[in-house]
Amino acid sequence: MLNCQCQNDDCVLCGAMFSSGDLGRAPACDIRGLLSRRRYAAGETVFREGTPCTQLMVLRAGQLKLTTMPLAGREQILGLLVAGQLVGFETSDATYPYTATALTPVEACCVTHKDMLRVLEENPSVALRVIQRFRDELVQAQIMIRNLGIKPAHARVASFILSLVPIGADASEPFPLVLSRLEIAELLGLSEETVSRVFAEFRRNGLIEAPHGEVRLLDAGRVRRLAGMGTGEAWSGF
Amino acid sequence: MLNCQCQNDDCVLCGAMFSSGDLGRAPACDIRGLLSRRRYAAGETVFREGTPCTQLMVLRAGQLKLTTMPLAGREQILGLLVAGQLVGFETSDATYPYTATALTPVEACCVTHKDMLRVLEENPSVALRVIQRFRDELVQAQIMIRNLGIKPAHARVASFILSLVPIGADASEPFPLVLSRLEIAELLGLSEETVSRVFAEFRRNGLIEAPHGEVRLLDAGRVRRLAGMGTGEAWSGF
DNA sequence: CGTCCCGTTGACGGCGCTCAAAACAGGTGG
DNA sequence: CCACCTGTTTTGAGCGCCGTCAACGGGACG
Repeated sequence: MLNCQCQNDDCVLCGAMFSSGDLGRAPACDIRGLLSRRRYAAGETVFREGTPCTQLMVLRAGQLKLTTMPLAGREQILGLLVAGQLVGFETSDATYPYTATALTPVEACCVTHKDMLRVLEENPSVALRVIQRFRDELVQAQIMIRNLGIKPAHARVASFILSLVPIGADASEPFPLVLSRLEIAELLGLSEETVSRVFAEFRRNGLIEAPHGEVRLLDAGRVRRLAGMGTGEAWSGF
Repeated sequence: MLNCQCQNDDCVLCGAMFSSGDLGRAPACDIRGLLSRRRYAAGETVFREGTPCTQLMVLRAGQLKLTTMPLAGREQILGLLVAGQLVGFETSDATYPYTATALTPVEACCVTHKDMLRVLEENPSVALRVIQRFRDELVQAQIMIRNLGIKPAHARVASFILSLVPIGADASEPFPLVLSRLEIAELLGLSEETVSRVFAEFRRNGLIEAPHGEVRLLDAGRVRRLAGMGTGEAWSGF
């Protein structure tokens, strides 16, 4: 993240979200006064489903999970968000359609919807980037629909694991796994035990190693085949 | 749909998509030359998953279904689109991420991505409306994720039926059902037979009537309760 | 050392998928 | 009008996947 032209690295809308630098000096700085900065600890609830919602947030650092509880007792994760993404802007009525929880320590900047609308009206290039963000999130959501709709447990877990490997990274290198079994289950629409069983089976068959908080692909080819298609599709915002 | 200020009802971007009328004369007319009009018969494939994609379409009339085939042999419907919605703009690589098929005779207008980007840059209010469209679609997608992730077959079918009743309509009036059992199954992530069985069960229990291409709610309260929550959530773009 | 939380493993039952066939509707040609 | 064919819907029988319930092990922490 480069400093933006207004020389203020507090300015999310140029520093974090719109870092490409083709944004003019004036529009970027218009926003500065409208922002408020917030921090949340890991595990903290940022906002709750059904709560009134007037602000949108831009994630600066950390990871958020968005969850919902359509049936009493069981949660479903709608998606995971990483730095740079928008939260709380997709609601047209006045309440959040999901609960947001910090997975890691989180830093975010908040703007009211009203101010944001004004900024969007006056800054087409900002609007373009917001559109891009929504496109990306919609594609992620559609991938989740794809997977939840058809794939059996093995394939879901395989897809999920593949979605974790950092782009451009060596596929045989171990990579971190921040989610608990329960959270993976909520993301994949499975039960905690089923996720655990599938992980165990993958380990038994020499597909992966999974020591405490990490995963490592031993046979990427077979995992990919299990996932349903050659290409590893992402499960979420990761 | 009112005529737009440029007096040309061929102009989708003011006539169909941006009909609120607060769009200036000039920006609306900028677009006219960039549009091409297309028609598709019911059942016709508009474009196929994986095909190169350089245009975006605005639905003027009819209904589209978006499908994908993550596993050989089984399709999953990602969503249904009605007049006014955008198709083919959410891909950032050069291929369609899903197949689009006309459910009814369809009329659409096409613009190339390149032209559309230029229009968006120059017309903030157009960009705002596009953002609104994406927000809506994202919310729809999240509702589908919710339902696919957790709800059992009864609840999915109940939610689906509720999503069909036109807003503001008398809940006891019959309403049309254009989708086949198979298509409903693909939308709900179920098998054709299961959908048929649930419909039969609902009929036996006096919840609905379902004569050929129609549905009628006999006990809306119980259907709503079955759907999982008091409020009937939409399953798709309907 | 006790407690709590997370992950793992086993047993069991049920929901929903698969396979198969029959009932039904619609269209076409005789 | 009827026989025929095709595609859709319905219904049945069987079973496999996965969710539920329960018990156990291990690491973190007070």
